[in-house]
Amino acid sequence: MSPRGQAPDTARPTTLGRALMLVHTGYGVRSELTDRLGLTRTATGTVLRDLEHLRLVRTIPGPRPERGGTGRPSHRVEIHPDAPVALGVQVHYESVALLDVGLGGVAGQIVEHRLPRPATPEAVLGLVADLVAARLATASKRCVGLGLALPSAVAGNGTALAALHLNWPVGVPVASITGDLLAARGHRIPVLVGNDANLAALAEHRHGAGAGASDLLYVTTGQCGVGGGLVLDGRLHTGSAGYALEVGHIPVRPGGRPCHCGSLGCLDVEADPSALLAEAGLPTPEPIMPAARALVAASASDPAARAAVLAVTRRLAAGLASLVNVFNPDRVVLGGLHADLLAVAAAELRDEVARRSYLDQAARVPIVAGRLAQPGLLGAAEVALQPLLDDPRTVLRQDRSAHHPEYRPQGTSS
Amino acid sequence: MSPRGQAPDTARPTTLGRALMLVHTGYGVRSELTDRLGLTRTATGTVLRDLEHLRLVRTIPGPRPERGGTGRPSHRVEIHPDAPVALGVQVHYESVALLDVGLGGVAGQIVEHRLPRPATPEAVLGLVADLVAARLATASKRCVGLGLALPSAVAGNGTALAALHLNWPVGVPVASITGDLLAARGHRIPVLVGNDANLAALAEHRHGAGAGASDLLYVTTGQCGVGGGLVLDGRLHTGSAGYALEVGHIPVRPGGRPCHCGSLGCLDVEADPSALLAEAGLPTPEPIMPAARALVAASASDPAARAAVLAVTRRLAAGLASLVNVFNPDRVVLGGLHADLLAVAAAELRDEVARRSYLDQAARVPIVAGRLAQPGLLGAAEVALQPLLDDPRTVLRQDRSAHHPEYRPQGTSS
DNA sequence: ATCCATTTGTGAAGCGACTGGACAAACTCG
DNA sequence: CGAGTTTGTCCAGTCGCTTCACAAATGGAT
Repeated sequence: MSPRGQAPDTARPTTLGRALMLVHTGYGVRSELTDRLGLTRTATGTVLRDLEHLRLVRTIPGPRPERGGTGRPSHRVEIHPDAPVALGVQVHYESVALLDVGLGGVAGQIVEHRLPRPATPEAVLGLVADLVAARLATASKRCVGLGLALPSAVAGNGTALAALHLNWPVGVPVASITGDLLAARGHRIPVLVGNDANLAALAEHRHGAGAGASDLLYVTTGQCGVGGGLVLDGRLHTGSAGYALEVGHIPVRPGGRPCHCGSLGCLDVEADPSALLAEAGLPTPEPIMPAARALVAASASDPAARAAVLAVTRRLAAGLASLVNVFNPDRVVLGGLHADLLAVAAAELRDEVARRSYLDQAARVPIVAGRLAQPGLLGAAEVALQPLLDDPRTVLRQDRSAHHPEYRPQGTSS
Repeated sequence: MSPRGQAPDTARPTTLGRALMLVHTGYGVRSELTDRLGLTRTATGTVLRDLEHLRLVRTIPGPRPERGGTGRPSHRVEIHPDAPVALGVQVHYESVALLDVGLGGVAGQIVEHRLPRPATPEAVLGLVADLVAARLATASKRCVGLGLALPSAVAGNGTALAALHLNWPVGVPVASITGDLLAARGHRIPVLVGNDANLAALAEHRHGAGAGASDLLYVTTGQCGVGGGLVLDGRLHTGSAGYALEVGHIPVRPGGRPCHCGSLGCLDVEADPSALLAEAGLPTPEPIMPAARALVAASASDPAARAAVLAVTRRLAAGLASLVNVFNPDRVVLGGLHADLLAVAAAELRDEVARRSYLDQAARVPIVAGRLAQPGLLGAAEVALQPLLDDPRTVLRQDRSAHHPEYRPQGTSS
């Protein structure tokens, strides 16, 4: 049960895992790894040798292209080309996207497919299983798991709690259904499910605009509604039941639009694409995002569009201020349409958040746009990679023993 | 720098510390310690032997008073009578309270003193230093630190960011000032400062109604304004700058009372004692709490009082629902006057929170009253004990060397 | 009372992760 | 070219934990 020589109270990463995580998140200089791990050079050496034996990492002793300091140059460490990958899947309102992501965040080709209609759980997850199976059949690298990003609150056990906009019933056990469908197609891989905004937050923290933040708040809006995520100490904060950061129902406009939750003026209905279009007096087409983006772009010249953008930006700012006052993040990353709003109304957004912040310190929180094209997909893959990043040895041992029962990965002593 | 044979990345408790924490929080059966630590009986044995040598713990092999199961009965483990204590100080609006708290949460006698007028930082902290020095001079047990609970947001370095109601300027370096004042009186102990509601949350988690919760949300109101705290995985979440859980400015009533933050209808001005009295059309006396408590008590028979209580309860519920939706706690503990409201209007409060909760799961969060008489005071002592609970060996080693003249206490941390 | 099943504490041996010291390797700078 | 600096590796420990074996302490069945 317990790994070995380690206390297993809170599942926390092995040193091997921490080292792999550092390489995964872009630290490629060996001496830097030594510093960040807080180990001696000797210990870092054995850790890297182990990771190399596991074919997760390789070190290049060759000289670095350009360096400043004196002394012997440090080796470069990079993800091994044979290292396993994870699959990320995102269920949107109209489509399903699939992407294979390796350690280091290197992504393959996105496959996208329209949602079947009606988009029942069975139909959607059947499609997901088909796409995944097809990808696995042709994959050259081992796949350690599947991550699934849903536009819904998701419980810790992989159950969709409120995929309202997909018209799913409450409590669809997505993880187990998908696992069964994959098993029926001959693939047995772990399936992890999460809220898309949560997962996007994780991805931005690992590989994007949130890198290095210790308390990262992420807020985004996609098709409809507003989602959020919080990354604390490098771990996604999902709350006790998995529905943390359901930020859509923060009141941001007294007497505003009615929300399906029963209140008026929730963030969900005041700062999403349809709210922006409505503010400009425009109809809401399908799909909605291009129209909303066009409106934001038009705001550079069109005063009416500008007014709508500013109105929505103000309400977004009110919601952000509430969250900043409560979470005290050291960085705020905006995704989806909110990143577009930030691009055209950064000053207004930051001023309004600062004005509504309780403390001077809160007013100085950096608010930046996300840097990733597909943060939800990447985050989904990221959670599938998580066990590997926590404890590479155990994951690979299990993985190998499925194929070669007698295989024994060599320990440190030769 | 690093302890020894352990990775020092995120400061996390030693196994010795984890064991001490368990005894500290009331686990007194040795076999239970073995289970909770996730260690073998052998390892638990050596850990306890070490703690015993440090005179932090003692084990009583004698038979337990009453047991059910078969087999050899397990030893009892309890805090050693010689174990060190910590001092907790709480600055209220009209008084300062001081309490010495030992491991296990055993508290001594509270000393209370009226605030000097004007209550400048120098005057207040001078009084604190006098009280602490007097207590240290007569103390029989070693004191590992002083915790200071303030009605203000507090930065990680022990600086009061917004002691508005004390009329303090922004940015009083409370920890360092108090440390210097104590040093001038011949006492060199670490001083840690925190927000009173934050610290109360920690105390309720360790020794009160929040015990065992993995994601504990605490909300309270004292003299004026509403405070909160969040305990995640047994650690106080203070945010990156220390002002997390400033919950007072969540909007709970569109068009409500004006708040000093500039908005209308903030939780701070809608769910504190003066809001309750105002709702009932009563004046706000000094001190305010007895009057507010009397009003809550009167609500059993007086319809007008009842109406005021229900109005404030509804607004509190609105704030709680917002917080529950974003934090997804597995328990909510109410302190101060909010606990009184819960006592007389539990059904109404819970129903309203459930109604405003986004998810069914959120609606089922247990909402309970705090159990501690002086949670802020206890929590202050708790953070002063924290280094001991994280790494008993190092703290006691430093403590021994404190008799050497060149010892320098750290200002603060966490 | 006696034996048995069960649970708990303890000693011996060993392993894995890490440290510290010593040394060789690789680079910059003068 | 050598001096100074930084880096990787070998060797001998240490520390925290495990496994195995056994003794101690109970309740229950006989």
